[in-house]
Amino acid sequence: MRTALLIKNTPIANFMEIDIEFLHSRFNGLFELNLLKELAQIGTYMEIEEGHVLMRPGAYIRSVPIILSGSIKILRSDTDGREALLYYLGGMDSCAMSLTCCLNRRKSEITAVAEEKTKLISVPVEKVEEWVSKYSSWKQFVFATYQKRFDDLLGAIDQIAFRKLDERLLSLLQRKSKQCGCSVFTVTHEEIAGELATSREVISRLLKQLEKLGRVKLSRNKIELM
Amino acid sequence: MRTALLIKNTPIANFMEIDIEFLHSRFNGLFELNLLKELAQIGTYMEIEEGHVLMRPGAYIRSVPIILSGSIKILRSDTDGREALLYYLGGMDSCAMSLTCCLNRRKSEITAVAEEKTKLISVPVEKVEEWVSKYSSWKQFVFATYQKRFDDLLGAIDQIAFRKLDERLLSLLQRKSKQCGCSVFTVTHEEIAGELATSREVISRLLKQLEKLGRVKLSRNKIELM
DNA sequence: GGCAATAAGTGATAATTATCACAAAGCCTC
DNA sequence: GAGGCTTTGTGATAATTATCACTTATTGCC
Repeated sequence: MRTALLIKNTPIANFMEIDIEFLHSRFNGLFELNLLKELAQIGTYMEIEEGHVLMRPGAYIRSVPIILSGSIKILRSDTDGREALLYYLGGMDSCAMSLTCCLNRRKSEITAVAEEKTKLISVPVEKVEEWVSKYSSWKQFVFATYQKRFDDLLGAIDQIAFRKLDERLLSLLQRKSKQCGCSVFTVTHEEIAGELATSREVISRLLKQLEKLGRVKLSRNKIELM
Repeated sequence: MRTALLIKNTPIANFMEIDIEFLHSRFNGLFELNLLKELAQIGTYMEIEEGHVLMRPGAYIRSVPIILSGSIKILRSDTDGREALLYYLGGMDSCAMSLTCCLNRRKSEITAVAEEKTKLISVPVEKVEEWVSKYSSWKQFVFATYQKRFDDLLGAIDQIAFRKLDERLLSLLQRKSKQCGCSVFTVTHEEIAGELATSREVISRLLKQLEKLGRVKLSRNKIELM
């Protein structure tokens, strides 16, 4: 038994009217016009604060998010509180877990946390299915989503099954650095330990090792990747 | 670097005409009549011998299999020859990797091996996509397939990330026993090691441990689960 | 500044898994 | 029934990861 994920209960902020022009600029070429109109009418625009937990194992999912900007971290949780990072969702991504859950009225089996401030459109479950038949571009989008998440999961399995912790740590740091677009980012050893399904001490030691090798620079709540 | 998967190059046997009556009995209620007709006309019936490798990383996939009976083992392979079991395909299952690969004209990223003599229908890629729009029951089938494989992958991640080897070994044995429908099955320690992404010695030792605990009975090429 | 809370560092030690190097056993073929 | 191949057993040892029990920063706040 270990400490569960730190949860900030920041409320979801800023429900907004969706502007069709705005959508058009974002989904230019991806979705057909009629679909964009429906999206604007039916979808809910949201801004999620960093650290907010969007989804939790056991919760029912009634909508599928499409991320406009920012990023969402998807974790798998064990029964006794351990966790493992599955993948990140970024711009124009959607979540396959939501899709499968929605389309089958099932409970979530994963945890979703905003890594940074994130803007998204939330589409209610009924429409997700309806649009698959109605709009070819939506069908393509859904299939592409499944495929991307499938790839992501295979990537996660590669890491977990075949790589040692120090390699996994390094590639996690690289991913985080890429995600935030800069070499310094805010993170605690504890949080990393959670994402790599190990304990804080182990991560602290491995980080120290990396620091000695000149690969990173450490300070409280921060890691700089060299 | 370790020994790669043993490959038997048994040719695929028994291409046969597909009988619509036969299909009807198998897919009763699952597919609509017109789809069954197309399946009979366009699909290829195959019988795969045990040990035959259906798919290999890097190969292009031009058809999606639907398993009628038997079972197919899906493995993820590392660049340096290590492997990990992802899941089994059984009756009426299809393979999401084939789906994603087909729909995106991509190379396989997994290995598929027949665990036992397996009967399947192979559907060419063009039809897979066409039918998604044409037949609602096919669309449902494709989505259900994605969802099942997604669940399977999450299950694989649970095992690999959160369970110790001895537990993973035991649940693998249980799965194998279930798969073949009896408590004794044919397998080498080497093969198990491959599926659990570890080495043969480790498996031999863990099996001996299980034998001492009275959980299994070991003999050459065979394991009996108590 | 002093205090509390959180984060990070670290020694000691154990558990788990990996590797190497053989030996022994089982099975097939001639 | 004697080799030869494959499979399994096992000791020795190393590497990796996990745990426990602290100590030592660092930060925010009163």
